[in-house]
Amino acid sequence: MRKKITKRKITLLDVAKAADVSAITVSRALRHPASVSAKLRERIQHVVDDLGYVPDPAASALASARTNVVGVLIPSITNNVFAGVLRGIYMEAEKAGYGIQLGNTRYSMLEEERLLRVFLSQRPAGLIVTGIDQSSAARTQLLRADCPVVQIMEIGDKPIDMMVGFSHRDGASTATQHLVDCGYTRIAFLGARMDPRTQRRLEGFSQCLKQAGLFDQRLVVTTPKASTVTLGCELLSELLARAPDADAVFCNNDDLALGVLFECQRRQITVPTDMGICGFNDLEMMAVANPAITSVRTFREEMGREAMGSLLASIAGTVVEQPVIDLGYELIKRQSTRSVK
Amino acid sequence: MRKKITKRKITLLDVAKAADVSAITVSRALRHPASVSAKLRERIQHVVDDLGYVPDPAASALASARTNVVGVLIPSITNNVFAGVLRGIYMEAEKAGYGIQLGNTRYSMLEEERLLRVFLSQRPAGLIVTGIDQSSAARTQLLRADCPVVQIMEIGDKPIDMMVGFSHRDGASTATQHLVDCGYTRIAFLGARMDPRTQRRLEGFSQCLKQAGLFDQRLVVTTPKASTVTLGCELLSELLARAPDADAVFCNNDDLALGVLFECQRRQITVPTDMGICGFNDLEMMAVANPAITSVRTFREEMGREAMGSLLASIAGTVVEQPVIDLGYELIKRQSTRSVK
DNA sequence: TTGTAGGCGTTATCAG
DNA sequence: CTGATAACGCCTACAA
Repeated sequence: MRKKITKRKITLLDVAKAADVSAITVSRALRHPASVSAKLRERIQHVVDDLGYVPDPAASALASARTNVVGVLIPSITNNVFAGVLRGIYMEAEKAGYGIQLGNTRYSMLEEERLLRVFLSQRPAGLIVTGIDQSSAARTQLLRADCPVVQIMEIGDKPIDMMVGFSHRDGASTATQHLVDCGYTRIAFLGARMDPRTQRRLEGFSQCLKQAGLFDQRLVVTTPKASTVTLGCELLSELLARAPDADAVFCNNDDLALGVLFECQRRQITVPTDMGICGFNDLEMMAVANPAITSVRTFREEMGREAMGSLLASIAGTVVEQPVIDLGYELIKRQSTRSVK
Repeated sequence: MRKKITKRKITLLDVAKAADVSAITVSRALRHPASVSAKLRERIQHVVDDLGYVPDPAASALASARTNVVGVLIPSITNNVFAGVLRGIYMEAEKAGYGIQLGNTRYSMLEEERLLRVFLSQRPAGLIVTGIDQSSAARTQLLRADCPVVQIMEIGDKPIDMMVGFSHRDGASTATQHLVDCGYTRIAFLGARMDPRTQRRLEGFSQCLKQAGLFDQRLVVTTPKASTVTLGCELLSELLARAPDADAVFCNNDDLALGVLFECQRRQITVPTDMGICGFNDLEMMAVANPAITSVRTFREEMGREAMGSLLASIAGTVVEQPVIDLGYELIKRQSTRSVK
């Protein structure tokens, strides 16, 4: 059931006529109030309200070759982690009057490339992309893009433009070292999805354990499946089938960690005595589980805010003094890991 | 750090010249391939690829007064429930080549109104809004809108255009009746946020218990705070302080339910014997908790898909035979509620 | 099936 | 500080 509209749209020209000025003056009064005399400004504003004039963004985009839309590319919309980031992004965008066009790459570089092409054709004011592993074609597109670009979630060398994130490798390494410090010796890694950030967490894990002389490849259990609590249960089962003597797990993320806890409960494995558990991201629920779960806290909402903030500053022409922002992480020790010896 | 682009953009006219046809023919070849002879179509496609022509959506929008963007308004981006819905929406949108502009109303009718104005000014191809409780100003805007509109999450009388959802009242009523059937007699309601859908769940709860002669206002514990697992713990504590004899809780959603379970574990309250727990939405983790939690399953991804599907059909001019789609719900009985007597 | 003319609503440019 | 004029790139008519 579609409705049709008959009355003609109110344009800048209508306002101009009613206010007895030229169209461009109205345009200016609306965009740069300071560049118009107070008297006119007021009169124009009055007419605008009166007529209910609403600017046409398409016309504006065509004439000025720019929009007030920021494109955001994330690999998943169901993943909790990105919800937090998006929240931060929206908060800042809203304040500044920018719209968000969200694209879901589904962890596919090709899809990212495709979306980038689509987004770029819309002349976005800026672009936020996830991670630092764009395909070379995507990277080229971004480097050529006529707008600022922020890479989020991670930091690394060779930023395309700006970056806001933290080192997943270091975060994982810190968490793993904690497990070592607690006295666990058969420490496992449980990983789902195995996207680039998860891979780097695995690197940090491996490196740390190798240094401690505790690394055992059989204790690394991964799957390309998307991570869920249920999958955490399954991965623990797989681990125990392979290595019944495992005494701690570092989980790729908190969903898995919670699943591991549930599975331990079912199998009467005592946490943290017989099994230590550490998650990643520190979702809110970690603090209230029984036992509460140790995790690596990441600053997701802040990441979104900082990313959008940097982007807006750059759009405004400000020279961004700090193109790479490291937000760090924080190990939150709880009851799911033994107290440090 | 912004880059500048010097080379002129490739336009329809460039392609037309290179292919030795008129601009409109190129336009048609791209939009309605069938309306152009095979020969030309091929030649044009070749030149397009060759020159790397990309259509300008702003120009297209201005000339045709329509875009291929669908506006989506949801009350929260961190709420798990909407992630599922969005997923469905994106799946369908992608297939059809439509973009999504997402707006976050933050459970505020005023914000919804504001966003609606912004979105509408962009000439969206369609609109998806959450719930059936728009302000009258918003409703008027939507009724006047020159595009199809789908209301999601709920169903009710007087659809603006189309609706895809289910009855929260009935879902809650079914769940509550289950608790009654299990033999619980001091059944409580725990509710966070108290948005319209939660309110209707509370209605279903109250109605059911009144019929059973078991309703007690003191067993209704609500808060305007956003729902979290932690809040579930707190609400249970509040409930028990008020009514130590409560023997079951119907939770507004699964986050709360999980929190209640955790808190019961801490207080050594045996579930389901001494306390029955029922959630709402049936998030994936409900099935693997200990004990597994009874919940009302809702079909969120399907809701998104159906909504977008109806919208696209309507955009395409198809007469939508079923403007209101009830996706229903399903009570999933698990170990957190006693077996029915 | 293909082409011609004109305009969509706004902004950049250059005068005054 | 204000205004006239010409784009911006494409699409809707209508015509051939």
